[in-house]
Amino acid sequence: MSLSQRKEKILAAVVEHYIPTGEPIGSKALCEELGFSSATIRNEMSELCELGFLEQKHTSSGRIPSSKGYRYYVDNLMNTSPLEDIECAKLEAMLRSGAKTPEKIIENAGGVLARLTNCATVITTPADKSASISKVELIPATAKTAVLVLLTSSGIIKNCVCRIDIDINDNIKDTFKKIVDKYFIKARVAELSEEMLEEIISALGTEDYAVKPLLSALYELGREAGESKAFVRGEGNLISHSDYANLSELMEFLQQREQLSRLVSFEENRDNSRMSILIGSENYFHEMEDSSLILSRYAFGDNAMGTIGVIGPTRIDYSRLIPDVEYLTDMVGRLLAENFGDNDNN
Amino acid sequence: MSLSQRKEKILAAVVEHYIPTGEPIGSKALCEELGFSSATIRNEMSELCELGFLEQKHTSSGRIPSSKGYRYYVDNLMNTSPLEDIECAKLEAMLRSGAKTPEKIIENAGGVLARLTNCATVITTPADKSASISKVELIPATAKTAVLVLLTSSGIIKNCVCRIDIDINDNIKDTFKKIVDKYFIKARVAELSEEMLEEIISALGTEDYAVKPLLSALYELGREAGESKAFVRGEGNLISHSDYANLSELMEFLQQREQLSRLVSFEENRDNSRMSILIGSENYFHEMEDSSLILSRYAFGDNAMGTIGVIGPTRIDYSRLIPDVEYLTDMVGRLLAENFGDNDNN
DNA sequence: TGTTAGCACTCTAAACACACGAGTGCTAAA
DNA sequence: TTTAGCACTCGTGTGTTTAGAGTGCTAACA
Repeated sequence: MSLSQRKEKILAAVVEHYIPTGEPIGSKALCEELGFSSATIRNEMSELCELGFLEQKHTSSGRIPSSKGYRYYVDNLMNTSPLEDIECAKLEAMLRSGAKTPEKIIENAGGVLARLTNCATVITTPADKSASISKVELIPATAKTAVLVLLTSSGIIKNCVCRIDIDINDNIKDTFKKIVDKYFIKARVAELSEEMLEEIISALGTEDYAVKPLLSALYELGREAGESKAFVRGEGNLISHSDYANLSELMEFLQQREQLSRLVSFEENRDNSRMSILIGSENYFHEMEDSSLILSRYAFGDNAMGTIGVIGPTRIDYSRLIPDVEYLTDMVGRLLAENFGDNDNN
Repeated sequence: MSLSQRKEKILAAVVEHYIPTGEPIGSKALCEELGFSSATIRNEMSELCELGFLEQKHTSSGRIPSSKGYRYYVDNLMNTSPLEDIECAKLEAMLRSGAKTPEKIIENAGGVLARLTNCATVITTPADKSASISKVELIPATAKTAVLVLLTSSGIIKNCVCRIDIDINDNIKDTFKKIVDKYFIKARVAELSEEMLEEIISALGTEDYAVKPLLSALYELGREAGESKAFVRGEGNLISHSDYANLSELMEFLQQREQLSRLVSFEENRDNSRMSILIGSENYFHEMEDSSLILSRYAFGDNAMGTIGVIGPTRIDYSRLIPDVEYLTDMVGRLLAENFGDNDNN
């Protein structure tokens, strides 16, 4: 649906007034801004209300944008400007600082974005179903404990500490290595199964039985490596936004990560463009109906991707946040490629 | 300072009424509960006010406990009961699930405690200044990238991914191993210095120069291993507590972790008992003056320790939360010892 | 036919007065 | 030393009023 130019101007003006101030705006104020008489604007606004682009809290209040109104604004009317160079440099520094592991870079990015936007953020680690185990290393730590390190073809690293019942001798190491080479190396993480593990374990001889905890741990690591994990950061930021009627409901929603994960991965699959924006009632859960979600995908290796996004009230500054999120995911993708990319010829 | 028995009874009754309800209580209600006449109670309460144990919001309101009042209650009047067995089992399961790395167990515990108490939690990873580097492993991942794993004597594991400019050949590995053995193995993490790193690097021959990124990364890992890190979880829980006048100030305080870290590590050093409780104005920062902090230490290895704690409004159920925190730190300590302890003869 | 001025109407928010009740401090009696 | 009684304080809740912002509708105008 397309609106007349005048309606578009009015809608844009309403949105751009409401976003920074949080106050409804009436015909009189718009009249000064746009040059049409207040009566004309009243007529137009009344129609915009009927069409569902604007709302009013009560008969004699000014108008505010509806979810549909924001949507039209974001799709057709909004001007975004790229980030300032200084900003970019600052962000890049924050992203580079400290993190030296793909997961940590990603997690850290969530915190950075939360600070930048003063909103909550959601970050999912990449799930690469086609990834396979490329390397497994056993590093003895004390006599009976060892660190297990697993690398996947897509560049994910997982480690854990594992204790076994007897001293880790060469025999144990050998047995473990043989089993790893035979069953785990090159195996797709998505295809690791409980049954396979059981089978391997049940085939162990009595003197080899001590490696069982190592195999269980390795299996767990493989599973983890194939799963996407969602983090939420900066929930606390939301309290500074006065828009939320009952924030605690939203908080609870954010706390139990599963539904949010589903929402994010559903969007990943639904829309294969880089960004997706869900405004107010467009979110699939009623807990999110007063919120907007700006999601953006980053690439990880050749096949995997993850999502970074912002959660805030519907009344957020889309024109600022969208480039913010975009830049950040971009930067994360670049950092990942630069540090951990397969491509060795740069 | 010690109070008369009757004053103690009154103080306890005020606290125990205020904590669950959040409502001030007057002489009349207490009269019914305690059996003394309302006038007697009024006199006593008036004195308790003068002594600083009680407060009133305005002349004709009931009394509420002051920080000092809570303190007296916690120290002298409170009854705590240990956790139910079912609760314990549930918590243990939650703590055991997933985490297979010291850091992850600790971090996870913060989340578990946040859910359990419906408060924010703070967790610090152990800082063991006396820890030394016990093992360094270089695991090639792709031709030019490798995973670096570092273990310390106290059981901390750190890893990162590192890219160098040339292919990781045997020469590189050798050079790296020699330098590691000579300068890093057995070195105390607290004594790693920028100068030492510079020195090692400047002594590199041209053909060995490619290991520089590996050494820098290793240095970073060592530094990290010696530093305590603070996490905050469950900030969002705080909004469900109606006590806070301006929560955003507190949220901001919790977001910038440094001050909170300082507070926690200061307490670690000030008081060598297992728990410390800071109530309202006893906290050193004005952002925390409406909050209480219940901290408890867990042991990590022989020399290191970390802290787990709860942050909530002063009006929290001390008699429940104190055993909660205590049990949780206990459990974390036990889990760490069980899985990663040096002690191999159990 | 589209635009505008004017007017009556609606609704909210703020200001005010008022009564109620919870709670106090003080005094005097038990 | 404790208690009963009483006058006083103060916050909360309620009802009323008023000002103002904004609307919809109608009629006039270009």
